[in-house]
Amino acid sequence: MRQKTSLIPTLRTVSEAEMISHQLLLRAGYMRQVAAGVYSFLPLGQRVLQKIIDVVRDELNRAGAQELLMPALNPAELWQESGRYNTYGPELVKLQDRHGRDFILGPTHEETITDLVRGEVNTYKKLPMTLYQIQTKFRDEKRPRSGLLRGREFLMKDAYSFHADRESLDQTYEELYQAYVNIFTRLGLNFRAVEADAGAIGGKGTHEFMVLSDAGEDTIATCEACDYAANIEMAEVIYKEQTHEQSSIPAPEKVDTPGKKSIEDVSSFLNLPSNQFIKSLFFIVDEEPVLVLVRGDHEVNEVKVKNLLDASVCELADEETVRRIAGVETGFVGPVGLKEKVKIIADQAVQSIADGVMGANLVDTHLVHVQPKRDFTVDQYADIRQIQEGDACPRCGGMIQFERGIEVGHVFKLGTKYSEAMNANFLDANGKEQPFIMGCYGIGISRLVAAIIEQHHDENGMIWPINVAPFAVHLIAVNMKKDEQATIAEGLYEKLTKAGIEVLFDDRFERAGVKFKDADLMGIPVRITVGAKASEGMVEIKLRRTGESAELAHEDVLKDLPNWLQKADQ
RNA sequence: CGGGAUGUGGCUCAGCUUGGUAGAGCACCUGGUUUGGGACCAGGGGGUCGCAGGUUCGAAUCCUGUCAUCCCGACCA
Repeated sequence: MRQKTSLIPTLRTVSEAEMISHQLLLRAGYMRQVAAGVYSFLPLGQRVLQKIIDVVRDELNRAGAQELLMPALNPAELWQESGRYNTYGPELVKLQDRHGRDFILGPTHEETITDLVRGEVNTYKKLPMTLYQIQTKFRDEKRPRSGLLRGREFLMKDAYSFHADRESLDQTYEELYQAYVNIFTRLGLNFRAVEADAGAIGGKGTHEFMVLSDAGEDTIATCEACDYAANIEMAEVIYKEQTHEQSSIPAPEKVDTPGKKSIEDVSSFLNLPSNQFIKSLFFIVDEEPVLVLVRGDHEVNEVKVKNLLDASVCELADEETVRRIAGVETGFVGPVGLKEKVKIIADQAVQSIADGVMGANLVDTHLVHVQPKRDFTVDQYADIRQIQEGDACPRCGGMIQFERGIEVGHVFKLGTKYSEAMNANFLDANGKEQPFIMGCYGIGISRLVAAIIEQHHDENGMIWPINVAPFAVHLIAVNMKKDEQATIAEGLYEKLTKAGIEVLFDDRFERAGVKFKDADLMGIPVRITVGAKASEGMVEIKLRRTGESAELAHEDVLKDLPNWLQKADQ
């Protein structure tokens, strides 16, 4: 491609971009914003997208999946059938056609694919079957941010598998898991597959593929010793039973704690360590109030609470609700002496508190010398707290540490959630009707563009891995007005292009500095510069990543290039 | 959805406090010099100052409303 006539609008300055990938994508002329969370991909960006798609498609086809394409515009009825029309929330883009019929723009396509398959597949003989598409999705995010990492319109690969039995699902899940490992490896990413929560899509058994990056929005808990990795929402906490002297604890006693609401305040006011406190928080779980107790130095994990109670909504109660139930403002709430009887659940570590402190349900008052079981009962003890750095690994007991990650892939075992809701059945070998057992598998294609840049850049710009680079070679004629340079450069451009190598040819009448700066920004892995030495027939070849370079005769470029392409990623 | 901020040429921003016919740098066009790390000189084109009302002889500037965008938080396959 000739740069002189290409749309590659590089910029010297950029604002409104806090994330490196976002800034570089704008600066290097790969994309432009159209609206909040909505972008146009310019030629370079589009090429990278296509490179990523090539890899994804190749691995999925290899794994036996079939590509199809479903519409972005879907009738509301399908979503009403699964129930998600109302439960998915305001992120679902809803609209009407001219006749007033309701439609949605698909954020994901379980309903559409299930509808398709129930109509066309009705025997176990066709199973298992895996179908996928690469398509634009819509989610009306409350707050689009971070460029391509959290857009409202984005490109995604979504795959769905249909099975006659669990074993078949497990097998396909494994195969696609492996395909994902291959994909992200080929894309040059440093990533981890982590255990995750199934979220609104539902189902059990799920892994997220996380690209490790400080810019990531997710926190993952990893073990220093073994290869355990889990989303912080899911990471299991191991409970070590602690026994203590029962009899020596005096009866509970009220103490004045005027205006001291936070654990920190009360802890320093009473001069007692925070791990002796019982933190009491009201949550509204599926519209029912639940009192959740954790140790003072721990945090409640809402996902665990939600899963424990098998609920679909779990949120912290507001101030007013707390006052109504407990008769006191937040900060002085506790499980003893509540006005209303509510369900109480506690983290397992609460059992081990021997001589506890907690809110007394009275203004400016706490209770000391409290002992769980003796002084109050809870409905259930379970693991409901957030794991912390330094906690024991649930697999091997090693130390847990935190890392940040960008979620780029997700594999789920859905089971029969959608097939049952939508009455999607097949006939098994006994002629009996059964709901399909399903899996679903997503990859955020456009998000990957940003994730790759987050891991592959330096202070001068992007540095693309060869497999996803928009071009393999950036051919630069330093001065197009010098005939010998222009001639050699034109010759090389033709020769390389004919040889099937993707070349971006900077044939602009720009100064050398401008060309080099732009080239660094764009991050094409191999640069061939035709400059002053062109008069002697010599050109320079240079790797963007390492800066390694050499001079060679222009006739030798085609012969030597494979070596350089080979080395470009190292 | 709560909090904060910003909308002035393609981009980055000044001007607004104290109302008086809109500016700079970059980018763009023409000519010339320059040519291996974001050149220089000269000339030139381009802006309903987000939008709608209002106050005023007069509004980019003051008031009201509205929309958009960004940041923090909550939320999130």
